[in-house]
Amino acid sequence: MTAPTLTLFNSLTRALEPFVPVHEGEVRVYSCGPTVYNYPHIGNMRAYVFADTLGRALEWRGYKLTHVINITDVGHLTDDADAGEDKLEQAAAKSDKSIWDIARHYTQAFKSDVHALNIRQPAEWSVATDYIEPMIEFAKGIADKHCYELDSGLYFDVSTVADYGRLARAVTEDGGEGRIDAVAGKRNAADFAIWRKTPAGETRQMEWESPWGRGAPGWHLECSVMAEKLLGFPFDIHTGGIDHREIHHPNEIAQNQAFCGCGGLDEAAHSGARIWMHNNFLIERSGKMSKSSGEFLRLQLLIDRGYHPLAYRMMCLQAHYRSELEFSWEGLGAALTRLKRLVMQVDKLKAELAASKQPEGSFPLSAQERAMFDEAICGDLNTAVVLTQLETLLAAKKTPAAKRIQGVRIADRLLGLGLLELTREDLRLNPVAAEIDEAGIDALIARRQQARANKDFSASDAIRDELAAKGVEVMDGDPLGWEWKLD
RNA sequence: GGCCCGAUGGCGGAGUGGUUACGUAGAGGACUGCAAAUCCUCGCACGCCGGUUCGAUUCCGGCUCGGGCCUCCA
Repeated sequence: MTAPTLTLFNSLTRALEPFVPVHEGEVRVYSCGPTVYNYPHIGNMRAYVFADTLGRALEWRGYKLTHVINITDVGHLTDDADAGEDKLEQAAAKSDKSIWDIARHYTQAFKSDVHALNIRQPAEWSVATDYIEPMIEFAKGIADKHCYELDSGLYFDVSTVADYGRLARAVTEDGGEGRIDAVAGKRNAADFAIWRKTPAGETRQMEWESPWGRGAPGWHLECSVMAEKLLGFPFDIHTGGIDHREIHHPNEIAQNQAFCGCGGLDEAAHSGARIWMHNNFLIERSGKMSKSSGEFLRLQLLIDRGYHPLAYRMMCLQAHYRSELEFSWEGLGAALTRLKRLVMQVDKLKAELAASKQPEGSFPLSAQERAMFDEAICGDLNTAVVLTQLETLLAAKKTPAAKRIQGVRIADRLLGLGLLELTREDLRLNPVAAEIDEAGIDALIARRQQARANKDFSASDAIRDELAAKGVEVMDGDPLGWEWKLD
């Protein structure tokens, strides 16, 4: 049986395409990373769960993976593409910390979420401010033919490249969009800043000298430059959130076309990457995943409420990355329950395997059994089906334990839930609002067991009610003994 | 206003031209002092109107509703 072809959805062609690496046996992936001016919300993190899934699928298919995620610590504006303030400068102005401290703090916060979600470390975290010189070099290379200078900075003329905006499927130029032209002198509404000059008389915390004056690079420039420096053009896959499909990535592509010195998009080299992939949003019906709306959903909030971060990963994995995913606490709870039951089944399986005294190698998985997972993941990363296949295999009690455990290994390589290490205790997080701690719970449970031994059921029931009132569910027939009842 | 996407059971969410995953919730049973947890079993859906077809949830058109983007956002 031949392995199925790995098929991925390319946003550039809006079609499923068989994956063919640029370099035999290896794959180079660039993922747009966070702008570190605030904590990431859980919707942001979906992009990295997705990129991680992609990486896992590629490695599962035997490719050597080089993955780069950038950290944007400069250049990302709050507002209109060119008139807004730099997000980091703005955050710094509101606090007594330096811009560098802020970037460091939120980079750390992001990495800690990455870790909690079992997202594997990329080969490189590239930091934008480490690449200022190469950015200036890149800009110099394209300035003559593709850019023009205004008082506010160096701008890219999108009419100098062919097919501008093809990724976004944007209407080409008709000016009737009624948008505000914030920067006087721009040749095309879609033109964007390559270099932003510091206004005369002002000083920014982050600024550098350049042929176009003191200032900072435009946001789009950094991704082109870091991708080119670290992966080379063309590289295989560029990922990001679906919002980047409209502005950021078309601009990146335009820069790459200019850099390659070619007009069109016909060859992969011209857009920088061969495949552009975008994950859809996590949405919340009550509003948005918006950081500007006060308290937003970040991973720590889920943890504080007693939901394990991997329940969120499970939630992402249950849906296809290209579908919008609806967030609700109920849905998160459903994912947590599913994860818990999976962990219990794997526990049982491990015990069964130990009792059977059969080494795993004694029952290799058949090609057909492997294909269950292979076909699912190769069909544009269908993790929802991988999960279902895993559950089907676990439920097949006639299949030897030695075999089923291999299925768990394969599935978990793809899913990254840590099913073979995770325990139910790990999943039982104490909500910060809990009115009782574990020692208190243990003491009450001990008293309850005593009462039960004495057949004093009214006393034991009273204790159970007391615990229930504090959000604790007693489970006598379960080795774990009790669980938090989350809302 | 322009561009684009979606509509599947209580909720979430796969997939398919003909036997409609799966999870969670719910129901029944086993277990339990009673529960809970666990295990077993079982309901429950393809927005509306046309068209193509022997047959459409799946393809096409229209409608309604919802969402996204056009300004920063994964």
